[in-house]
Amino acid sequence: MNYKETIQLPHTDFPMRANLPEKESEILQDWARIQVYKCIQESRKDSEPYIFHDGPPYANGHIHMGTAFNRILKDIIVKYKTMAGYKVPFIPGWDCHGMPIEREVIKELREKGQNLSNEELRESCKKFAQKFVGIQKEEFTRLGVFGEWDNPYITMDPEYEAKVIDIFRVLVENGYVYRDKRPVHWCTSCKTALAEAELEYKEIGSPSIYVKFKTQNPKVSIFIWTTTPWTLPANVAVALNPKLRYDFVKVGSETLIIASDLKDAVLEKLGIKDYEIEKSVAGEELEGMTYKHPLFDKECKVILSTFVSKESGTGCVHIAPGHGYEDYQVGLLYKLPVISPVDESGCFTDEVSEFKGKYVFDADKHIIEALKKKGTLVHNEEFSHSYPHCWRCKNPLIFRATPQWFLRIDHKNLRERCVNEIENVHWIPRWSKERILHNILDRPDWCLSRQRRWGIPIPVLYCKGCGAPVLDTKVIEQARDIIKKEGSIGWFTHPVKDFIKDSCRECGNKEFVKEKDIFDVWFDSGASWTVIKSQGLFPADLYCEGVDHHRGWFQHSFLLSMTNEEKSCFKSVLTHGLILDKEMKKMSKSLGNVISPMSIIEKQGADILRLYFSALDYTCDVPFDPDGLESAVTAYRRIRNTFKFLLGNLYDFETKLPYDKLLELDRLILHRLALLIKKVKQGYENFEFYKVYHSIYNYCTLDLSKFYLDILKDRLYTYGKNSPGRRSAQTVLHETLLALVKLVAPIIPFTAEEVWQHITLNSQPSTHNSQSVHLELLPFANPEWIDEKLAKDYELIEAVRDDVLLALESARNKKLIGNTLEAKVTLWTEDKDTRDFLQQKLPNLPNIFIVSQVNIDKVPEMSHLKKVDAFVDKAEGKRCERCWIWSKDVGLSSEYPTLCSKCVRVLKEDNYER
RNA sequence: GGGCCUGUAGCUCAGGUGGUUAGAGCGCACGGCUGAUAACCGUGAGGCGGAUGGUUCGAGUCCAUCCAGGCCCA
Repeated sequence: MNYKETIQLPHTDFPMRANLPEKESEILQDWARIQVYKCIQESRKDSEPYIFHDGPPYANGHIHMGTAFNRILKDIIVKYKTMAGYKVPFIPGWDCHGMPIEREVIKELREKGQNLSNEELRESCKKFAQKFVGIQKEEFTRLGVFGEWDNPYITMDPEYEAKVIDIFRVLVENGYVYRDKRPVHWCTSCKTALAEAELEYKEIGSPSIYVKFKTQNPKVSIFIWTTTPWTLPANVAVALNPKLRYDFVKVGSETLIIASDLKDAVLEKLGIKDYEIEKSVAGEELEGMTYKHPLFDKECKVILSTFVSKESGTGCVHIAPGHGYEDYQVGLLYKLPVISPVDESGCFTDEVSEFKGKYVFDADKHIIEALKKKGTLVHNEEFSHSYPHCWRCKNPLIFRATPQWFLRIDHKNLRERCVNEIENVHWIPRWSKERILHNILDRPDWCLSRQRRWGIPIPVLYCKGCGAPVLDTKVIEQARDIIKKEGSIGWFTHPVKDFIKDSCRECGNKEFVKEKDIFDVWFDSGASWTVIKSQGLFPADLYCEGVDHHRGWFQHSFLLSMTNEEKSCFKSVLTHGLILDKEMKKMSKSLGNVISPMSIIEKQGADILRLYFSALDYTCDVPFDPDGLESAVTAYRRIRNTFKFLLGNLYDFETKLPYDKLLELDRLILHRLALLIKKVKQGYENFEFYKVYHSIYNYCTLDLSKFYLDILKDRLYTYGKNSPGRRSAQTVLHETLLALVKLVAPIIPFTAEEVWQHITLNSQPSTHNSQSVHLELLPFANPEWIDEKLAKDYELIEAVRDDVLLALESARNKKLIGNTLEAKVTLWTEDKDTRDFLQQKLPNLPNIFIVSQVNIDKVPEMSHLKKVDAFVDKAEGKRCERCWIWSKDVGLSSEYPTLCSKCVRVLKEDNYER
């Protein structure tokens, strides 16, 4: 007889091979069919809400690894919080305005030779953004991310734009907004400002001049170096580095002040060999020293700044806040005037009568000439360096101060209030608080205006008569209402009279022009909390983005919330590091190290990528390593096979046994399961998903596969189908399965769902009948399962088991045994308590060691090192053909001569027809 | 140059308040099983703890400096 027919081998349709790319698509269809997100919201409609506000990704391309990572983290949180019983509405957003899209669109149109009007350009940008919102929506869905995909917030939607305008209205009402000059990159041929990303750097030759700025004592000069002589008319200060030393170098009858570290290089260039050093002082001692302006009759001061470098020049930097960003920054600290006597085509205005009308680059030689006349020019040569050019017309750019709109950070103690409010926010990880704090403390006023076209217009007007700006809430409200109906294009299409009825307060003129500038995109996205506010869900419980957002979205959202709501828009902020390549280098097209998340998903599946990400401690930057992805595949297989084994052995499970009827080993596993549940929940709660991953994975591998399940096979397969031993095991397998599938669901939602579907099909006694595992609550760590005494007993048993395994391995190497069931194990210890303990557990030990016999007796070789010695010998008796265990009672039954008495009894008492 | 962060086996992670030979899993090598089978089980080899100084009887764990890498700013 073939006794294989008489044992209960695992049986399940759950496939070993996942074939995730295909399976995940099927599950996505299932989810769409049952509208899983809606079902979840419906089932939680009376639950406590957890508001997780989504930071909008930029809609200008396919998602990259970083976006995928961010989305997956957020989704794990959404799914966890949902399963923890909260109502978690998740409204995804997209950031649609801004330079990158505008630039891309202009590039495309230029290639087609088209030159579009403002309206047409904006329409093209809108279509461009819409296209990628659609693409990204699909890609995010494919990752298994749940959310209101039908109802996202989009920063170019009219309603959203109106909200942004309204934020601005409140700022104006409260006096935060002012207008001032600030230097920007300016193209004199296109007559337009350019953004950082529009610059192209090229090598060009510039004049390199060394100039004496005479101090009160005409014999003593501060010695400066510049490559832009035309900026000298706008000079207002000289900056020294407070930490550098400065030498007073006497050359003939004159003295030059030069940084010690640069002195040799400078003097060599000038061919000066005879000199003496009169004295040497620290830069900070020279603060406030006055000097005579190089061209005009006025006095200026020496200031200090750490940006002054000792790498080039003289260590004395000519400062023109109207023509350089660093100059501007340091100028703000010293309250220096921003002088920029250059018009939009790059010609000097009548502020500098001497050079009026001259194009700045042409003016260089005239200025050099003027310096020569004054006798302050020391050296002039051609100098080749990298210089920014316009990406459109390829001409060199200048820095030019232009009027901009600002938000005053210190108005109404805003900065101070922010610093205080930071304390009331939970920053995860902790250092993230330090970072935002420094960013807020150090930041200059927020420049709100951009000289671009694709964005939300700044709703202010200018009087045609006197040029005075009209910053009026009535105008803004009017703009808001029109924009709410027609989108921000309304600002450009409506005539001015639709926005204002009054006449100019300054001059009485009745004609106005509209502002052309648009808002900084951080103003757009920083206003996004209005989306949750309008649904009565303010403030958010959580914001979660990459570290770079301490200067980006976190900060700008926070600022606007503090100005408009007087409190933070988030209760806690979770920061993650960035995804780098295997070598910890940034992924970039130029390095050719970019890996697309979608390529991984197509080949291996979203669950693999999700599992991989979950294993990383993302509080710092993390590498994306394709080899690491392979270990995620391995881990996935282990988890999957664990599920397959659990499902396979529950196909006929009907009756749960009560806890007190369970066998000892089974109760032990419930004890450990309770601990696992606690640990995993704690991991999720702290957003430490790598702890979740490691706990679950180790549980599957160590507690289940290598220990419990291996031991259980005998009981599951060979015991009577309805025997208490088998039902006890199944009861625990069932608990384990239900717990595991839920614990794992936030991380690998597709596989969990697949398992869930098989539970529904195969094991009736489960109490669930919900359509998706994601509707379930996380398992409960039943305190009844905790049994410390049992856990302690098994610590010892497992330690003995380790010794037994070593002895078995050694016997195997001696070819004494192959399968461990061929072994008889003899244990001995001199410790009587331990011996008594083992004696008491003896009936269970063969099973736990997966050997045929265990006895306690003196062993031939005593090690005296181990607490318990294990000795392996060939098992006694014969091998039972059914359960493969060796025993002396094989052959006692005439009916079943090749079976042991246990199997004989099983065959006689149980019915094996399937 | 400034602010913040990171650096334990090839990889992902453990290592309360400093204390005996630094732990897991994966990977690797070797072996077993053939009733989880493109699965499962066992054994083994891998770490000068980024570097150097210091505090201490004693440091991966505390301090300083440096090196490497990242983000943001300049």
